[in-house]
Amino acid sequence: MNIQPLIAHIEKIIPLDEAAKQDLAAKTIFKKLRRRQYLLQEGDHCNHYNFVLNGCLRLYFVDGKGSENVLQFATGNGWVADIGSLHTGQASRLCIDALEPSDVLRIAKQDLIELYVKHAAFDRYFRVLTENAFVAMQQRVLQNISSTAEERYLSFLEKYPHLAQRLPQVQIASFIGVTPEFLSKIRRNLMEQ
Amino acid sequence: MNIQPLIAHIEKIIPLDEAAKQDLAAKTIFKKLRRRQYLLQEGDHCNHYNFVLNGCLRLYFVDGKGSENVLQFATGNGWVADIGSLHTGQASRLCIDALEPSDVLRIAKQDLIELYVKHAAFDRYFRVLTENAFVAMQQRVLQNISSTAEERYLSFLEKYPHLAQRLPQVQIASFIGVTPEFLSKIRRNLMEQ
DNA sequence: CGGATCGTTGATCAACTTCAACGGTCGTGG
DNA sequence: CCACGACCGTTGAAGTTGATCAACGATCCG
Repeated sequence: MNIQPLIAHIEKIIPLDEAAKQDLAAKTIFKKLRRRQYLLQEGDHCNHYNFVLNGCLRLYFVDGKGSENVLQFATGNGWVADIGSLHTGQASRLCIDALEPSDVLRIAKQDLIELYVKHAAFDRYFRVLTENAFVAMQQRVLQNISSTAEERYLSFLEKYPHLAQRLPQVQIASFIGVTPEFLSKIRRNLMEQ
Repeated sequence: MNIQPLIAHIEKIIPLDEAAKQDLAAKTIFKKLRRRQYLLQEGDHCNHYNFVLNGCLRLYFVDGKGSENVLQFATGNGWVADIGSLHTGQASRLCIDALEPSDVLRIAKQDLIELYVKHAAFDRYFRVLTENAFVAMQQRVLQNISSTAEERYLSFLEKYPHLAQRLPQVQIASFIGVTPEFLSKIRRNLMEQ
């Protein structure tokens, strides 16, 4: 199993010594997902952090009316997990599944804690990682509060042009918080100009 | 200057040795704010992390139409900063000001980096802190996408009962993403039942 | 072929905003 | 001490934005 992409990603933020790399490799699990396969299902306990090698996963929430609300897409070199469930140990209210056939590296919660204790570099790496994710999430809250659906869609296109290409529209609609029907109308409006 | 509340807050997550405490104390700046005073103004560079001792600050964004959108309230033992600007060094598009007379402890960006390098405990502390903030922000995105304004208001009351007491309604409206007029109508509806 | 998935369209309806106006409270300066 | 302005909440009418529902066509794949 080749965890080189993961190591490379970490070393963009902080160098790892040999011991850290070996410990990391020892705790990394490889998993292949087919399209539509769950990595985490509502009611499960989220016990792994997941690093996506290739393919595309989504983290989403099924609300009272049964509709899916996408919180996050994760493609190559992205992380995904229900961090809330991971920390508290409570059952997850979120789902993770594969929108495309995907390859994933997983680290169990307990193993990650051991890595934190043994190698301070991992605290640093995940601190920076989470800070970046937090900023992105903050901007998204901002947009949800202050922008129209059309503005949100345009900003999605700008920010994730690669995702806009490869994802079905219905997933994008869910991410920006509108119905697929309305997104279709937004796109028509944009065409007409 | 007494930074004990800050140390106590950190030690809920990870113990600090004497050296770490002293270095922290040496880098901590005390600042008093009067009501309405800016701690960060749009266009400034955010160069400090701010720990609120008492009072209440808000982090907000002024959009194209000139309306204020609140991203975060920070009261006692809370942190506030524009982390995006802090990291990238770019000018901030956000503002921080005091809703009440407040006391704040500040740590400059450069000093914080030194603390990270010298004492791994700070990486750990801010990792956990940010993970928690991230989870909260994620839940908020979820709510914005999947709930009505009334549900968002009720959930705000549940989650921050102390804030609901002490904040003017117009700030709460801004936080949950509705106009103050509409929040007033929501409240009337809730009364009538 | 037949079903699953995806996008589109139009009609109707609900949620929320905008605007304008009004009343109450509180602090400050004259 | 009063008067004034700043700030805050409320109300109602009219307008927008976006959801819902039902229907249809296209594509893809087993």
